[in-house]
Order: sequence, then C-alpha cells, then structure tokens
Amino acid sequence: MPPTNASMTLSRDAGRSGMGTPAGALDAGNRLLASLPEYDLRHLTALFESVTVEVGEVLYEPGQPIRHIYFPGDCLISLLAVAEGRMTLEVGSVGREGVLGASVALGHDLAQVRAVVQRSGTASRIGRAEFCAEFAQLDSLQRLLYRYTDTLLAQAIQIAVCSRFHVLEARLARSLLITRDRLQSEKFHLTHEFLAHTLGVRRVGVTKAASALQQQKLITYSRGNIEILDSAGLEAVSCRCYALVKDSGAIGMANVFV
Amino acid sequence: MPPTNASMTLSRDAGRSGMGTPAGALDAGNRLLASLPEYDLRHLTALFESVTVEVGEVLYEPGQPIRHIYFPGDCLISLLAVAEGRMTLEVGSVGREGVLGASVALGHDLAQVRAVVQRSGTASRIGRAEFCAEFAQLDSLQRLLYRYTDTLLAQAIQIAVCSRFHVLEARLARSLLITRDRLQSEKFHLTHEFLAHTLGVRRVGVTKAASALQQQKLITYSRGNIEILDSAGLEAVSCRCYALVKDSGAIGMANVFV
DNA sequence: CCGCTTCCGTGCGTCACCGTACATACAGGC
DNA sequence: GCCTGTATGTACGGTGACGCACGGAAGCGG
Repeated sequence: MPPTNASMTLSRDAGRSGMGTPAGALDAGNRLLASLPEYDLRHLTALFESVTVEVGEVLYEPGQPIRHIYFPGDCLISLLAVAEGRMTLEVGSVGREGVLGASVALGHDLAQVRAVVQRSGTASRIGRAEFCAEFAQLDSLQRLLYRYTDTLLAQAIQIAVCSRFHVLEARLARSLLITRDRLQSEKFHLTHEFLAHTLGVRRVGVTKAASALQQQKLITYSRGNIEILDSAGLEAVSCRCYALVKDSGAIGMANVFV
Repeated sequence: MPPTNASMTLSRDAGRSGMGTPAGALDAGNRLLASLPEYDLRHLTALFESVTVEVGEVLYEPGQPIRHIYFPGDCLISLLAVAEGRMTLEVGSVGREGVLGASVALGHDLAQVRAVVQRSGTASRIGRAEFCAEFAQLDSLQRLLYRYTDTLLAQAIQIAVCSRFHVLEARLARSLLITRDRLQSEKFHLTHEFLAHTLGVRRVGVTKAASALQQQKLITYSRGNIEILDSAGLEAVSCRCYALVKDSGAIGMANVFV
C-alpha cells in the first residue's frame, strides 16, 4: 500500500507571471504548456502553483473527486486502473508531455483511475474550477487536450491487448524499456512490488520473470535498483507492443505538439 | 475471416442540404451530429454521403489508411484491437452516439484498430480531407470529438481491467448486457465465433461459458440467435464493469452532449 | 552489533484458459 | 431428402498465472 498524499511540499512561486519573464520558464518544463501560444500561457500560469510530488504519493483515487489538474514537469505519474480488491493495472502514464485530470473540463468530476507518482519531481497544478473556466475560453488548450487524450487512448488500447495476450516476461521487458525511454536512463528504481501493480500480476510473478531476464544478462537488479544491460536483447524478448507505443510518439521526447 | 469491404450500397442522397429540410433529418440519426449547432450541421452534411454497411464488413484495418470518417445512424461498429495472429479484443464500440475515425483530424492517418460492423444499418460518412478541413474550422465539432474520445478512453480502460482480471463467464455476461443496451432488445444475433473475437478468447471458451449461462436459465441461444431470459440474474453473474460502463453513459441513449 | 523493515526467492497445489482435434446438429438450396 | 456450410458441443494434455506461506538477504536506525 502506497502512502496517501501527505507530504506535498509547496513552493508557491509560479504565481508571479512577471511580464519580463522568458516564456520558457512559465511552463515549468511541461511540453503541453510549452506548446501553447505565449499569450494564453501567461494567462494560465498566473493560476498555477508549483508543487513537488514524491514517489508513491497518490494524487487521485478512483471514484474520488478531482481537486487539481496536474501538468508534470520532471515527475512521472502512473495511471492505475483498479479492480475490486488490490488488483491494479497500469493503463497509461503521464510525463512532461501530458496532463493529469483534464477530463474534469468535460464534466467528469470523479477520477476513474488511481494516479500514483512513479518518479518524484515538480509539477504545475491548477484548481478544478479555474481550469474549467480557462478551458471554456482557450481554444488552443482544448485542442491540445483532445490531442493528448487521443494518445492516452492509443496507449490504453495497446495495453489492453498486451496484457490480454502476451506472457509476463515479454510484458515486463516492454515495461522496463518504456520506463527507460521516459526516464532517459538505463538505471532506475522500481521494486518488484511496484511492477506487479502496473502489470496486474502477483509480486512473485514479477520476481520470476525478472530473474529470467537477469539470467539472460539482459538486466540486473537489487533491492529495486534496476539496470538495463542489453537494450537490444530486451527488445527482442519484449512484445511488439513496445515498438508500436514508441513509434506512436506517445512517450519520450519526440512529441511535437503543433 | 469476415469479408472485406465489397458490397457497400450507396444511396447518395444526403448531399441535398436543402434549406427547407428540417434539421432532424440532416444528422441521419447520429446523436453527435444532432448536437451540433444547426448552422454547422447544415454546413457539414453537404459533404456527407449516406451509406449502408452490412454485418461483418470491415471498415478499417490496423495500419491501413483511413479514407472515410463514419457517423453511425442505426448501425453498430465494433472496434477490435488486433494482436499478432488472429487474436483480437474488442476495445470499444461505436453506435449512433459516436463517430469512427475522427483521430485523422489529429494527424493519425492510419487506423489503430479493426472496425467491424456488428449490426447492419446506415451511416453518414465523409472523406478524410474534407473532414480535416471542417475540423480545423468548427470549434463545436472539436469539442464534441474531444468529449467522445474521452468516453472511448473510459471504455478502453474498463475493458483492459476486465479482460485482465475477470473470468470469462462474467465477461461474457457483461458483453451480452451491453449489447442488449445498445440494441435495445433482448434478442440479437451473435455467434460464439464473433463473441470469441470480441472477448479475445477461443470459440470453445465462449461455448463453455455460454452453455453455463444457459443452464442457469439466464439466456438461451441457437445458431447465433441469443435471447436474454433473466436480465437481473445475468447482471448478478456479470462483473462490476457492466455497471461502471453503463453509469458512465458511454453507451445507450442516456448520452446528452451539450 | 541488534533488530526492524523492505525486498527478493522458492515451493506447492489449484485453476482458467489454451491449442488441437473431432463429433454433432441445424438450416437452406437444389 | 441429400449436401454443404455454419454453428455448437466435447475431450485432453499443457501452461501461465494464482493464492498462500515461508525463508533468506540486504539496508537502516539505534
């Protein structure tokens, strides 16, 4: 069980939409915001607050009202669909290329999925009411959100297929590769327990699959510290879904929103 | 293997956007179109053609270019994600409340999923280029499509969870109930083979689950003619996903787009 | 150094679903 | 009434994952 949202450190500074500020600083590193017209961006950022979120922190819980909309900077948010009991399945993840909770603008006040912080970092957030008001006015924002929702849909579809048809070892490989792409690093911290939640399987299942990958010299790990040794080899045992998601531009830096 | 799109009967009549025509006739029964402002609707329908699609007809194939965007009238389209081989999984369905292929407006020229006609009927369709041009101009259309994409996302997420965690019998029950809601009838035609494709399992698996449901007097069937006998009982054995999808308003008539 | 927590490894019986193959049965055309 | 295709039923070994339970090992604070 991850801890509930407790220690959210606020650094309320993004409020100063000083006219002399360079536009690059306003978006807090979020690429969705960065692709807004500068005028709209300045208007929006005045309503933002900058927050830091920590690993394991739960931002949304299914069925609970959404209070803030998050635009991640360098943090990474995992979207977990929750079935009865403690069974969960990651249906997507949100990094600096995306936004969390935008569907409130369409009238969906309650979260459908659990949003858990996978990597600590910064994010810009805005209150629900303010966001809805801005959404109604800014066409540029609407279009961006539509576009992003569409990529989330593509992700969710691919994950649905993958978790239905592919064996755990392949899915684990895919998951690790995607994480690598997002974090831009061959080393990262993910426990078997966490991976089990995202893949929708038991922890022991992850242990078994991971140790198989380790024996093939594709990865090494110890107490949550995972390192990818043979990226190409990992891709070979992973399912085709990795290439599909990657090429779709849903993750990584290749995403240029017009 | 369903037949490829061959016998598409055209009745090119929707082109007459006669000024005296009542607005209700222009949308061809599609509720997305019906909720457009009348001026925009008249503008759009001039570009439409009315088509009839037949059961089993394949409108899109993954990786193939999208040529037309469909607004179903009384037909029903099933969206099947395709894994390698002949394994497929239904990730959503589109009826008169939705639209098929709208993501071309975002630059996705290729279909991600297979679109198969589940029930014959009429639809309004528009060419890719024309649609993109209209999309860029009509804010009302953008907003509707965003909203609809969001409901598709919700559907896909629920299906991902369901097909991961729930047993076949429960999933079959859910699927039948949803079909009933869409078709507004306790009787409909669906072979075990077709259901196997949508549920992502073997045909014999469906046979086994279906015969279990039949023994419990919840349904009867013969050569594809299915009848729901005990709706409440079926709901009892189905998973919670049915209620969730239903309440979300993603299917059925309850959807009022503003 | 000790004790605690977190993380990883293993073993065992169970189960849902798989792949395959084969058998039956109904329906419509001729 | 036969024939053919479609639809459904049954059977059997195989397997990936499940649930549970317990053991060991690495890090951490005192």
